[in-house]
Amino acid sequence: MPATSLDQIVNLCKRRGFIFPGSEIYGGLQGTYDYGPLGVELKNNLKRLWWKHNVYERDDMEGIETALLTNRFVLRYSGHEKGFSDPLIDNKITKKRYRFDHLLKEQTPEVLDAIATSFGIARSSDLDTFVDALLEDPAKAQSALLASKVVDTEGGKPGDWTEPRQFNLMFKTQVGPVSDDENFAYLRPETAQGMFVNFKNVLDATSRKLPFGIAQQGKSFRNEITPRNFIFRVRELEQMEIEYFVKPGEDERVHEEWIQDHTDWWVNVVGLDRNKFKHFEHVKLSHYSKRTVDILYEFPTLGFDELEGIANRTDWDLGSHSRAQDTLPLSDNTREKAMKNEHSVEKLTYFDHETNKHIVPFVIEPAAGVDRGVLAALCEAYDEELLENGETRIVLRLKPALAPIKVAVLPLAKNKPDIVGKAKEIKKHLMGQLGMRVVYDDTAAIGKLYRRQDEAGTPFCITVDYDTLGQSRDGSTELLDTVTVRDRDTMAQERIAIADLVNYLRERLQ
RNA sequence: GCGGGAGUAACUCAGUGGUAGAGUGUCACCUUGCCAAGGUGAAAGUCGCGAGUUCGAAUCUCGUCUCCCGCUCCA
Repeated sequence: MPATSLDQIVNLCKRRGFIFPGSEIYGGLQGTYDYGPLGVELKNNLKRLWWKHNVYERDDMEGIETALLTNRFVLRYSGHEKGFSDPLIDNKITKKRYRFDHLLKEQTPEVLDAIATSFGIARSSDLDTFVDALLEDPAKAQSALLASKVVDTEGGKPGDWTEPRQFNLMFKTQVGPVSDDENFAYLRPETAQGMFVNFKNVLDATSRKLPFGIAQQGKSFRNEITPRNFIFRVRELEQMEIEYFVKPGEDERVHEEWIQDHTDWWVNVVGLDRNKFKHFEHVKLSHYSKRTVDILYEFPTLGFDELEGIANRTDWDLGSHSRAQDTLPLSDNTREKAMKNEHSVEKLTYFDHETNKHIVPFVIEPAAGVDRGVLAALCEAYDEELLENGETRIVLRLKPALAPIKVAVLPLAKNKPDIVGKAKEIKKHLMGQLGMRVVYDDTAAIGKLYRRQDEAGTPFCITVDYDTLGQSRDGSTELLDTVTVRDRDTMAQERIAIADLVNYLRERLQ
């Protein structure tokens, strides 16, 4: 039986050491989690598989790792400083919360005029500008709203409004010894900007031709209003992102290719069930996007939710971060909406030798959440199996490549020094030959040791017994230097010669 | 941030004003002939935190933090 609720996963994670709440002994810190001994292995495995698929197995990809602390101008011109915050307001009567700009959009022109008059400004035809002006003085805006009888859009109830407030989702931090308003940097809200800012560096250092991509894995930070659902929505998260640069015009076809390729990766490599996937086509697009498709996975409790988003970011980012924008061949949307860049010292263009022209590449961005991937892998692998004896066995049926521990070597009896010695010797040998995580455990009876490894998702358990030492009951030495190998999923055992172990395991752990 | 629910051992939970509990797990020793075996023993709790009421608070009151559900948000 698969997991029916997230709680089952949360409990297993805590009990077995996959994931713990952050800063737990001081009461925790909302939206942060720590990865434990098994969790860090699982997460690293997932990241390694992603890197292998997207960087090593392609001939058009470079990997980078950029700083988490980010110059504020990067986030200004990317549009985050303005767009990555939401103005919110609460109705104290109905207890509903609204996006301030959405609320105003619902009001009649007469009401808006009344607000403007009461606030003491002329109403701008551009709602965003009007909203910005009101947010300058929240207290005054609150009075203006109350005076002009702004109604709650749901049911037309009267509003008793709080002050509208900006919730900026980016973390600021002080840089250098002097603390003042100008001396700060942002913790990056996405890894993506690191790739755009380094576009020229990578291009110059590698002599890449379009199309090519830049890949990065790493932490990002978002001051979510409501972190929720275990590691699904957190304030400190890890991303695996690609910015894939193409000639304008090729973007739509390539976009489609990435959607297929990455959906297949989650299914074939991570082992998620294809029937639990959906693609979600964004209707409302963000300022930079031409088209965005989310890859949704069906989590227990949560239902279908985003595992990865694949966006066509057009030439927005390179265009926005470029100096001398007037001289660039930008798309209409970017030329119209991008902020005039007065700080960048670089032209982010690509010289096309075929046409002898500078172009600004379009970008396809597959952006996946590492933590969400770990969660999905755990949910998919979790199985409560009812055994014939009526007991329940919890087993994590992880793909061997993802499993935190690949092999456990166990002595049938821990009070027989020969058996223990042989088991430890085999453990050391396998570790050396396979270069993977192999453990030795003798702290319980053999049955319990098996169950423990089942919960950790260890694909194979090797047991050293009397036969291994040539001490079979019938006096034969036929099984000398052989061990049993137990399969996690079937619980079936096979007798294998120690000499054949490395090859046997290597074949099955790919 | 608002509304609802919750927080007691590592996990699951009992305990409604009078000595802090159970099962599982963990550890040690004994035992061990393959699927959470048995025996003996042990460790482990600021009862989320802080105030208040009371002779006395896990229990009542207030505040606060964290988690779950809903609202909001999710480029």
